[in-house]
Amino acid sequence: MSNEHSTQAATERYNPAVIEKKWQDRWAADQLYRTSEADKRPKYYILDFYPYPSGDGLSVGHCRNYVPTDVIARYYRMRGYNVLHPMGWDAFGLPAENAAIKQKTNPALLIQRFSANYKRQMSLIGTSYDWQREINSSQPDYYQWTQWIFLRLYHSWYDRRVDSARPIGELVAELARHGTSQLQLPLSETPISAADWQAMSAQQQQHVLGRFRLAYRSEATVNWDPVDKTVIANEEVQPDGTAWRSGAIVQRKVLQQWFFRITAYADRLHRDLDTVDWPESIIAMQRNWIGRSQGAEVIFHTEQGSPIIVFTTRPDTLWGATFLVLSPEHPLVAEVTTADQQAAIDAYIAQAREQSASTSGDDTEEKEKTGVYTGGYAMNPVNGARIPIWIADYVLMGYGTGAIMAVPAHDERDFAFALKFDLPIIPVIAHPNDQARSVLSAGSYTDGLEDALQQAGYHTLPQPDGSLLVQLTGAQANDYALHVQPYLVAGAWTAVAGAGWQFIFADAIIPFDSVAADQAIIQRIRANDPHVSQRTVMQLLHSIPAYQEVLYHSEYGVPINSGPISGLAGDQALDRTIDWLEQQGTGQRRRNYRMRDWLISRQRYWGTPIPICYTADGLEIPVDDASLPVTLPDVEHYEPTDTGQSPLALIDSWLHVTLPDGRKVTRETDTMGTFACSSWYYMRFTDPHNPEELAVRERLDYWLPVDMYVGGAEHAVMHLLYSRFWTKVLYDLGMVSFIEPFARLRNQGLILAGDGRKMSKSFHNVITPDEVVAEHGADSLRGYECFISDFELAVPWNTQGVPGIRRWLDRVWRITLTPQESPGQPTEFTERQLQRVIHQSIQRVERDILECKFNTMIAALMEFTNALYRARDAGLAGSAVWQQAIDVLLRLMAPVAPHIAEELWERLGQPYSIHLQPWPVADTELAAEDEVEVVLQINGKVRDKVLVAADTDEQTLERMALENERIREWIGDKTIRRVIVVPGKLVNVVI
RNA sequence: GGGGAUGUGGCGAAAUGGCAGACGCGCAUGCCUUAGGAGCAUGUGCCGCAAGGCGUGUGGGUUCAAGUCCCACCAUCCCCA
Repeated sequence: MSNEHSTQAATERYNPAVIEKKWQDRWAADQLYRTSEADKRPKYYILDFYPYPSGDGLSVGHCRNYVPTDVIARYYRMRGYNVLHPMGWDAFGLPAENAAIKQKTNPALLIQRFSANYKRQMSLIGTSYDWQREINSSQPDYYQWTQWIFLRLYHSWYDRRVDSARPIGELVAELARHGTSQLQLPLSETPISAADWQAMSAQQQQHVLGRFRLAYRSEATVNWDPVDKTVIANEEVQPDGTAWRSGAIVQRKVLQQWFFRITAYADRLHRDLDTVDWPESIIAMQRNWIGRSQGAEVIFHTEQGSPIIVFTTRPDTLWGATFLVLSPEHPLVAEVTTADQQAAIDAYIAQAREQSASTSGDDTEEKEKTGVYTGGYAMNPVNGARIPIWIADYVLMGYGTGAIMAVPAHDERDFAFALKFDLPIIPVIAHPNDQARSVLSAGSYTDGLEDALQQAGYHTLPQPDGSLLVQLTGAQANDYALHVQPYLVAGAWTAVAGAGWQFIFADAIIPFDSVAADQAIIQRIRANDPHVSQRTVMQLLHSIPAYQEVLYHSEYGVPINSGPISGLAGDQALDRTIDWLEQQGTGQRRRNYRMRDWLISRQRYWGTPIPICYTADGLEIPVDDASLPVTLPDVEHYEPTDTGQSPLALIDSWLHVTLPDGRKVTRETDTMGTFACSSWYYMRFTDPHNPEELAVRERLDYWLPVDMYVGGAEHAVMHLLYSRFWTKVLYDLGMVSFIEPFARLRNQGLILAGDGRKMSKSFHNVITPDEVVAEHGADSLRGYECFISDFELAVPWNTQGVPGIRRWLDRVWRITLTPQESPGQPTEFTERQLQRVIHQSIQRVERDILECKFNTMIAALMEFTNALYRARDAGLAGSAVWQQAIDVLLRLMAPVAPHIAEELWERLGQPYSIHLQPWPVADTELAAEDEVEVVLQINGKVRDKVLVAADTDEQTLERMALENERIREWIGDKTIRRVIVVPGKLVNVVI
């Protein structure tokens, strides 16, 4: 080329394909990113959610996770930290197994192939993982420890008295001496005496221990996925009743299943969220999922004398409990059912059983309430009232205690149920706003009432049907009644509803405050008017539209009609009632949780085998630690069976085992769901190939907890909750010394395709890193992944964006190697200014990395580059400050654009490698501005700007503003009311 | 129904209560070049010739000053029922 200069090398164009390959090979050969073991440096553990490797490979969307974490890892290395930044594979599970069945290939081989491709792509984009620490959750040297942790759970129970897991042997010893008497069991759990325990068979004892173990087997109605032919967890069932993975309509089946007792940790899982730096939305979702509610267990007794335990979050409403509802499966149903109700009850139970077996997905909200009266009664412990006992399928046996007290005046479902079945509804909590209504139907009063009420200050609203609606407060109810009564015609009535509840007749005023009053009022009205068919006061009021919206509320408030607690402040009422119940021995304080235990069994081949065997007479025999791992047999077929059994059940040679003592046992054939594998993998990275133990304690103590954990928000509940649970168990058992695994968590936003849809093979809109790297290089891809948007926001990929980053890198290349070429127009730019840009850039880039503001980090680097061009045009190229500026720019760029930074670093003659250089340190004084532009405002609107020394004081600024010509024009002859001065920012003159 | 997130130019977006639109994309004009998917320069929220006015989903409020704080609402998305 004619215009090529003699310095051939210097004018060479930026060619990412050549330099990226070159440096990646060199770094790999030098093991530049190999993490050393614990040393004296401070550590930083930065972890990505480990991926399930799919056959489709990575898209640019996945890179939104891996690039920013790589930037952070590289930044902390330059800061002198010992950085752990590993990668591994979530390799068990249905997708691999289904692909294996389809392709008739061993899933292990598929995972090997897919993960090799992931690794290739990750290397292609320049990530700095320490591949020496790669792990694969489907290999025996990994899942041996998954099984080992399972056994720790199996051998442990949760002791509420000390809020910790303990060895199950200690519980056995206690049961033999004291039974459950000292365990502080909830009232609803059946107690066992020491004598009971000692008299039990081994099978019965096993059953009792199953109520306490952290890993236990239990018969359960489970969600059966008919496509994947396996049980799935509640969390994996979507609201519409379809399966999370397969999309099939989930069926119910009753099977023996393994569970982890995560509910024992509900309170700690809830409480310890206070100690982590996580997105608020994730914390909210976890709290929501755990669903902690405070309340009490209350004992009602049947007329036969048996206790019915209910859990309620609103013991302050006990005086309004006008009936009980039992689940159809509740054990006391038989006892309380009277002979004449027996047939109806039997029919209802049969129907309910049939429904729950066939129902797919619960749309309980949508369904009409059904229920049947048992004929029996219970005593309300607070007031001795005799209240009817019903059964209904909206009360579930598996949730809470299988029985509820119904407070129809303050619970929506109970209200609907009571209206439908003629049950009394008595308000017991005053409405917080005290708003009441009264309706006078046409013809029920004589002329002059409306005027009289208006004169007395009441707000009256004539209704289209000729009736009169009066709005008042509960406090006015008595006064109102006295005004109305003289105008009522004989036999007519009106009510005050919503607050100040009462009924007004021409010859009586009856407060609506009890079941007795309810009956007295309705009978009186029915006696006067044979057309009234309603059986309760609330039904009657509900039939009048103007009353409907004030009849029911579920707010906290001051109790009314509630004996000793009437009139107390709402929050006191709750505590006082529970105290009272505890004194009377008719209840106790308790927390309840919506979260269920974690169902772990999967009837599939491709998972961690559950290390349990069974004797012929049904005893569980846990596998010895020394016999781990229980490995998956090599098989030809892994298709699931149609019977609900794992395919492992068909492999006789694997299934049958002879114990050292000669007993013949069979293996558990279910495998664990993959959330077990992912609940502890972050620990294994600290010591990934240790054959002797999960990890050496010193390494766990040095590296953990994870300092920064990054992945998609779709794992907000399950994975994170399960990991936290396992961490707490291992903490209780003294194996780790931290209570939360992930100190800081961030979710990267989703990258959508250019068409705004999800990137998906089926939409043919996937963009791969391979194609972007081939066209523009890895550094451009990395830069755009950072620059595309705020890290946590979802955003569509814009194919125009990468060339923009490419242009920036080109500009860096040219200004570094050939600053003398093709200068622009000369400008003013001093060495001092350049120095300031250097130090401000260090501050900005560093702050942005720490706050995960990767988009503005790139903007800062671009501005730094643009400043260099101005400095060049001002003749600064080659000066000492210039050299320093280039040096700092390359260091600041090294985390995001490691290849070009390394190449330019080498071409400048600097020692290998830039990634081993220290991060530059900002000098606050050099970063400080000495002149600032101060804005002059009139009434908050900018009217002029002046350049002043940065430290100009308030008085001077005010004087300058008031002397400013344009400001004086704006002031004119108006009076200055106030002058606000913010030094370094503005002067606002208020006129 | 409950909980959460998000609403700012043509687009992605910046912005401790203190100049709204940094940085980039796109676009426009010009320069350079045999050439351009290269580079350089200038411009680019809206109305207006200008002075100036208007402008961060909508409506209120607090404040000398609001994208930012408070209240109510609307829209979109996510989670839970």
